[in-house]
Amino acid sequence: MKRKTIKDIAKESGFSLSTVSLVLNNHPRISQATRDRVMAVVKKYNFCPNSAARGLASKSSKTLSVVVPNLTRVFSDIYLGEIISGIYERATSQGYKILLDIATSQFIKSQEYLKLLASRRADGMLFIASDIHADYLSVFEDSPYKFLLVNHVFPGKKLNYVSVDYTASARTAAEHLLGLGHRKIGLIAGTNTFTGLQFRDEFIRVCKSWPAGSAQVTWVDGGEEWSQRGGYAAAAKLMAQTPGLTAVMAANDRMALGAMRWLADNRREVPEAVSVMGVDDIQIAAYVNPGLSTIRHDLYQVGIESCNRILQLIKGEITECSDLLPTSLVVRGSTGRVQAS
Amino acid sequence: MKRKTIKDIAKESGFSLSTVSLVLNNHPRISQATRDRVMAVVKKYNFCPNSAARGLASKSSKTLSVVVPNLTRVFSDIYLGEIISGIYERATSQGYKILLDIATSQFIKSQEYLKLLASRRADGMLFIASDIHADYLSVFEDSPYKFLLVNHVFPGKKLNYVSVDYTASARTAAEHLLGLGHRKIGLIAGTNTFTGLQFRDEFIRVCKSWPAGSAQVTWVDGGEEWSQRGGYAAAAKLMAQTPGLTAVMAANDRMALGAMRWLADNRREVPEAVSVMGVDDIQIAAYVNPGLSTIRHDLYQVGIESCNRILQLIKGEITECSDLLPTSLVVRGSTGRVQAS
DNA sequence: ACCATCCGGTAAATCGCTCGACAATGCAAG
DNA sequence: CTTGCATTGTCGAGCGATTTACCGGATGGT
Repeated sequence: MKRKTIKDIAKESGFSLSTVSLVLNNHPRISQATRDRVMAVVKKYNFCPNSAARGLASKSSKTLSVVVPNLTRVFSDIYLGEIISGIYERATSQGYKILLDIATSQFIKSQEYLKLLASRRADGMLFIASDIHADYLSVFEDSPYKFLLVNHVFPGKKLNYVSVDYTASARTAAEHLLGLGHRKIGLIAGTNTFTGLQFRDEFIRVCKSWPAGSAQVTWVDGGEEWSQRGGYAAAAKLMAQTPGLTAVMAANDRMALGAMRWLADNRREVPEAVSVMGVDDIQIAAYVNPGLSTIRHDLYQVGIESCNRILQLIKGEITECSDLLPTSLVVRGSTGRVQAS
Repeated sequence: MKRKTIKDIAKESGFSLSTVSLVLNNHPRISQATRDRVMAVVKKYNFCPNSAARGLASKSSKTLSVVVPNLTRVFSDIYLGEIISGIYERATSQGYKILLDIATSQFIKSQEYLKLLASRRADGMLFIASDIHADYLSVFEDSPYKFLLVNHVFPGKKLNYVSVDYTASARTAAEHLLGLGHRKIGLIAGTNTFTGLQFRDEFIRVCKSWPAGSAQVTWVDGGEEWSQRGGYAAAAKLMAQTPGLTAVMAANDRMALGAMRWLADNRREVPEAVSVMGVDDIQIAAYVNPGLSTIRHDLYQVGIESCNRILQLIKGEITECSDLLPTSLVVRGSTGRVQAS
């Protein structure tokens, strides 16, 4: 039995091809009576319009490309999970599907990111994978392609983005620690993204220029993957090279958790001896002991908002986008007032 | 500037439309000289054929649908991560793209799983999300649609699958524990999938019929999400209701880790007082202390193999598929010979 | 009774590419 | 000098929808 086409539906329902098409697209032009009679036939055969034909005629694939970083354990990353969930939920509700890609070297080298849009396989691209080396993204400056960086920015390039405000986060975090009296602070930074660099620089700036007395900040790199293991190693390094630290600030919760682990393994009480603070507010942050003070980043919301924006770009409702989403301070047990020594 | 089409390339290169098409598809019909001249023009304009048109004419979308379960933290699941990575790697190397979907109730209710294939948006579907309630999958029995269960089976339904051999795993695990002398074993089972049920039943069967003396098995459900938390609670329940257990077998590593955590929190030495064993061999299993004995499931390989199979189904090289992949025993520190008491 | 408006539906021109059937060309064999 | 057969390239008929311009008839104001 051959697959039914819109033509078969037209014939059987006694209406024209165009009428069926209009019904299928909920065009107001068609009366309810006609609509019902057509839909009856559609139901009867469980007809489903061919998406390639649709895409060809309408010049839109109703598909969004989502590109995630090529981390060894990408999908085990709750950070990405939240964003993708947000994107998925929004995209689906608007009738869009998601084409998944991983930014492997092959993906970059073969310019898949471009071909995906050039071939119209996707109407727009949500890029979660950028780092400071993603220079090839320049092709999207002033291009007709709909492109959006998700939770990243690219200073110096004219690229659309939706991101959490890392600069504001840094400020909030610094102010929290400074307010507790800390003046010797270790920073575990992420340096392979621009947002990570912004965070580091702003954190240091605020510490240096604190009215009640500037603080000394020593920073180390927490590693490419911003992982717990990286945080553990970074904490070790930090404590060794800078005696007298009273607080450790990590650029994300996973590294902060790693740092806390090191402190526990080496018998430094948190927060009595050392305060620890993270960024993101991942679920587990509330469950460790003591609870991890952190800056809440609503990544699900970043996903939602990113999707909203790319959809607006596609529809032409906006032509550019540079959103910074707010963050908030979450105080738990891991940070405390500096002890008089 | 209008987007270039194959026609423009034909005009500029001086060849016919069909020739360009054949070149683009690497058809042997075309000589190298012609090929080169056409490709020069293609390169010049960075031309990329419209995929909708291509799909319409060729009746193939070169796209695979991957459906993942609707867990609260789907993407934080390393289990899925491995499988998806395997699928992605294979699919990409064969020129296929991946369309991601989550098996939400909305997805099920609206029959998206069917529409995806009926509309030819995807050439085939890899379903990682099935549980014992996925009765709606019956539509794929004897249907023309290319459908494959990934790491699941559906006894009683004629559905293609590629899965690890859970029955063999259960046997191997049981034999390991029985061989160490355990005769009172607690089992933390997963009961919302058929593979989970198979594992439980085979494990119990082997224990009961062990030649050297049958063992007593008490089992509890580890919860819908097979999580660490579920394992923790299950261990508590198990130890409370069955005194004298010398071993705890969990249907996956995450639950085993949860059980180990409970045992540590309650001062039972592993493996001296209680042996613990898991299934999967997730990365962290090697890093906990003591290392977790487990049955190795190569999920990345499951992804690779699943993708190979669905591609063969699509090409018509095979018409059905029921692969069971081998597993292997990994002995670490968490299991030991039962102590004389 | 007349013309302007609406309303609901239709005809037909695309959309950009694939692929099977056919044509042209060259060359060895009869 | 035909004929036969590769070898290469071209024609053109779809593929299955969308969408714009058009059309016939009912409505309604004067």
